Amino acid sequence: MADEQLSRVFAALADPIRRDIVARLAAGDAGVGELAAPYDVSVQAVSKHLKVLEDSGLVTRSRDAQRRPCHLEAEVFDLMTKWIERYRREAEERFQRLDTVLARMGAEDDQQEATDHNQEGTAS
Amino acid sequence: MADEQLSRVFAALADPIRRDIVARLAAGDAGVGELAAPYDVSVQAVSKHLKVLEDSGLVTRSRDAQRRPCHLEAEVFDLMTKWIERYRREAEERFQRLDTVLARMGAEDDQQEATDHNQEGTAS
DNA sequence: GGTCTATTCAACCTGTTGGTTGAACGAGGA
DNA sequence: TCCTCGTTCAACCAACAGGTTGAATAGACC
Repeated sequence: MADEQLSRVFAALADPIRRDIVARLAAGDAGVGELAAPYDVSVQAVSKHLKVLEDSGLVTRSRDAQRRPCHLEAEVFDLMTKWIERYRREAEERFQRLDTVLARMGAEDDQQEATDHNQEGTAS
Repeated sequence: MADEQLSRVFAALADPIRRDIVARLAAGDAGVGELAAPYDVSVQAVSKHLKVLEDSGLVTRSRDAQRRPCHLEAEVFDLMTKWIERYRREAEERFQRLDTVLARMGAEDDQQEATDHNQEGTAS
């Protein structure tokens, strides 16, 4: 399922070190050693982080002698943004509908007070 | 720091049940019981999930008698999309620059290498 | 071959997560 | 008052995540 990858991508980005690594890879490919340098954790720990990022599909790696350069696969971002945008849009549409209903109710209240019109059923 | 909340939001959405809950809240507010019904986990487990979503800022809750209706705060999505878009854009610009460089290199190759090679894309 | 560098594997420790059950709380309804 | 409903709290548990250290692998250089 794509749901599975979505979970892995969100989980991968939930860690600040991994987000930082992604940010740095956006500026250019790099090896494990280079990526590990800025942090005060061991190289092995960073290697684990990179494995998580790789399993999520966010980074791919190639061989260059004994180096394993890491490359950011930015298209994977689309998985998230599509999910997010879908529900954000849905929530906003609902919000606007609610706004419209409230506005109409307000307007009808005004009319009712002014002209004493008739009843207002109002759906659920 | 905002970094802290970013971690919490990504972590919150890394769980499929929590993503599903968010999806359902996008369609309208609901109480814990309603939200728990579709899953075969206990109500207490769902209550914990909601606490995670609440701590991330994605969900707020009010009181209505003994109910605690949950409401989706869709603006929090912006935190993520801003982060994502920033680095996606950065990666894409780099990709385009690389494309340009490669195209130019190809053209210069065709013309025989009359010039030296000084740049290797090692930005700080 | 020996050695240096870059990276991974394996074992281990600790704190967190996601789940369980059972009890408690808070507000309506009989 | 007592009862029920919706929700949370507390204790517990298995699994996982993020970190460590030490040993192993794989190329490059002498």
